[in-house]
Amino acid sequence: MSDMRNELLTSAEGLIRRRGYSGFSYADLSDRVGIRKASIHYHFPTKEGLVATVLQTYRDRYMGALHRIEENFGNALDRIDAYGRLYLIGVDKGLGCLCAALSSELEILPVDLRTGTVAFFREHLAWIEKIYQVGRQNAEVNASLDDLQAARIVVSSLEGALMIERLLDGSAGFEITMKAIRTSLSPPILVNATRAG
Amino acid sequence: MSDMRNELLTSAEGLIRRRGYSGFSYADLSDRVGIRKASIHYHFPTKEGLVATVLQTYRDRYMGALHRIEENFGNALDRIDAYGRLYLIGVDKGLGCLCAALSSELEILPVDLRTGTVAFFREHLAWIEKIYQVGRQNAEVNASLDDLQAARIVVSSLEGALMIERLLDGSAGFEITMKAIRTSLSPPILVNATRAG
DNA sequence: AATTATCATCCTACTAGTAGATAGGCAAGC
DNA sequence: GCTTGCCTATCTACTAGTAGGATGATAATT
Repeated sequence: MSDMRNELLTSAEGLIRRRGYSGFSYADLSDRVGIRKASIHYHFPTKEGLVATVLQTYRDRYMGALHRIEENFGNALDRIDAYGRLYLIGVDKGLGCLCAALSSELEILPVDLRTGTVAFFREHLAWIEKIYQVGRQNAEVNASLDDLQAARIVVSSLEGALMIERLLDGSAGFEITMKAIRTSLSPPILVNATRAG
Repeated sequence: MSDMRNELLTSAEGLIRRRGYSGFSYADLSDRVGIRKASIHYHFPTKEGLVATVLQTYRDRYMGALHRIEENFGNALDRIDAYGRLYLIGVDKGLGCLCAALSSELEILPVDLRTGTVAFFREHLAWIEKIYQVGRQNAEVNASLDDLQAARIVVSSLEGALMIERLLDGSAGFEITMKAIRTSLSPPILVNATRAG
């Protein structure tokens, strides 16, 4: 892959994450990478194709990161914490989630971008479900949440927090949500397992 | 306020929540309300002004709903549940959150829309914080989360879930997140308050 | 080694279509 | 007779995308 092609992909990703799909143009891209609009069409004939490639790259990068988290962390809560810090990078750079940006324009989104976005979220949910399941077997997590619930609240709240804190309080705000997630997923503090009823 | 003006506001809100700010045009609006593009400019001279009005209406409607929830529900968890069901309406109708759509285009968003979006989220966070504080005083909620944390995880996860489940599993998926929130905010099940250390 | 052909990458110049917005006119109602 | 609410026609700026040519590096041929 040529340098220019990669530069285009990187620049396009940033633009979409800051402006949305309809909100960026080949002219914007041209300003940033330093070649003419028509030359961009040489590398990516259509905008849809360009963004489809951006999306695939984004998914691959995340899947790689998830794999590395599993290698580097053993505890379920630490793994989920590390997962949350992936989003934090976006907050710091002022970048929203690519798939959040795409989903905001759902109705006018080309089908392949839609299916790619769906796949992104399913990949993430499935991963958290797996992590939580292992965590439950090791008694590392709050068992009053099942795997589906845990995955849902983790991905949802991190996606939501990334969107909100980019507008409000940045990483400081984001970390409040991260702390709340960890507290919610932690096993209840040392209990005599007494139960009502 | 004339009927046409309200029709335009309603139609514009729907379009933004399904297509984003850059993703909808006066031509789209014209198709839906049945008057010409130029006539829309009579009611709303600029797109920015139109959307600013849409946003204010949206905020007002939500604030009214929050007020009604306080009147109709006494328990903190029931109030937060009712709050979550406001989002659920969007999931059912295939509509994302207006402010989520706007925030996806942050970098190219006119300033007044940005400040309105910020205000929306601050209003919601402040409301949940208040509800949770009262709930804590009445021992209705999980005290291991403070008000800021509770508000953050509620608003973030509901915003995230609305975005995600519109793509994935609709209201069925959304309710998993809602259940997870309620579990997380509930006081830990009957405990002897034994503590380590 | 010199020459030729091929290919990758960029360019200028252009298309048709759409964006938000304006000018000025027409009809109905108070 | 002025205001309200719509119209047609038009404007400029921008959209994604195309046509065809210039450049320069590499490969193939002589």
